[in-house]
Amino acid sequence: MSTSSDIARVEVRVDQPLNLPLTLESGQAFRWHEADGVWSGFIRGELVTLERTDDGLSVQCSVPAVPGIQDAVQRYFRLDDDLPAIYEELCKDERLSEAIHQHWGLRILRQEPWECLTAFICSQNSNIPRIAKMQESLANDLGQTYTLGGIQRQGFPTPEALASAGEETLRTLALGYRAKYVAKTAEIVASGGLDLYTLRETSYDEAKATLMELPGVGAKVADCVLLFALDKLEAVPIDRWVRRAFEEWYLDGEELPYDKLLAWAHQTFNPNAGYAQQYLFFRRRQAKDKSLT
DNA sequence: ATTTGACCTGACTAT
DNA sequence: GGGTTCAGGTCAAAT
Repeated sequence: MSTSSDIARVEVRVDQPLNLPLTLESGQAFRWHEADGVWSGFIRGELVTLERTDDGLSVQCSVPAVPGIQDAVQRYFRLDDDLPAIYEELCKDERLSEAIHQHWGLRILRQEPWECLTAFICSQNSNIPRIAKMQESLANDLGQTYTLGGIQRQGFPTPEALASAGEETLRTLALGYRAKYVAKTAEIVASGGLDLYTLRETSYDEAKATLMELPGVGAKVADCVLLFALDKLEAVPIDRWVRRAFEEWYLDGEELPYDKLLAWAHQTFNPNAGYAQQYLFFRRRQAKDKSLT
């Protein structure tokens, strides 16, 4: 039973644009819960709550986690990215200017690689509510319990936990055919066959090739993990929406394979291609019912 | 080298 | 309730 003395509150100053609900529900991360303006979720494996304040974020966490929590929050929201400068550069493009003004304060997150990898293996042929449901099922059945004040949540399961659960168990958690991919990838990571954190230090191309050796990881899933967890802002996950945005808005309807689109995006938007992708994704998605061109 | 179809299941939207 | 559905793809087999 935890008491209030187990909890610390830390203020994190935010001088950058940050739309908290938009960022946490943007389909990068799938395990943030909101109640009365308080968000609960995990940062660096610790259960925390977040609230937006006038000049930043008010963070609650358990006392043993306090050292470094400020730094962890800043890193999670990539507050070291100078978003106004990125906006200024990207706003030279008319579509991006629209997208940015509509979704001001949407940030790219720096997530934990293992959870992010699992989430996007599960994302294929699925939709955001369902991905969230799968992630929650995995945590509820196979994760460790954390409490913070009156909040109780399960942490995301380790590679070891998912590997020992096995494909059949994962199928009972409604992962469908993705169960095999998650189980096999978990085995590889748990057995030390791949250290995801070292991929932060390697080049985009090398890290991507390594990820794509994993079962269930193709170019798109790899780019998601590279962008949302592995510090590769040149990664451009090209899903249905981003593909439509590129082809309809920039390429006169021409259809191109993934790698051609990626090369075009790099040429057009680097060094901020990842941010460009994130804003165009939202802009195109929003336009789906309005027949905007 | 490119194209095609199977794949699990829940959400969604229009009959 | 169902469905020539659709959903932030991947893989292996067949051109």
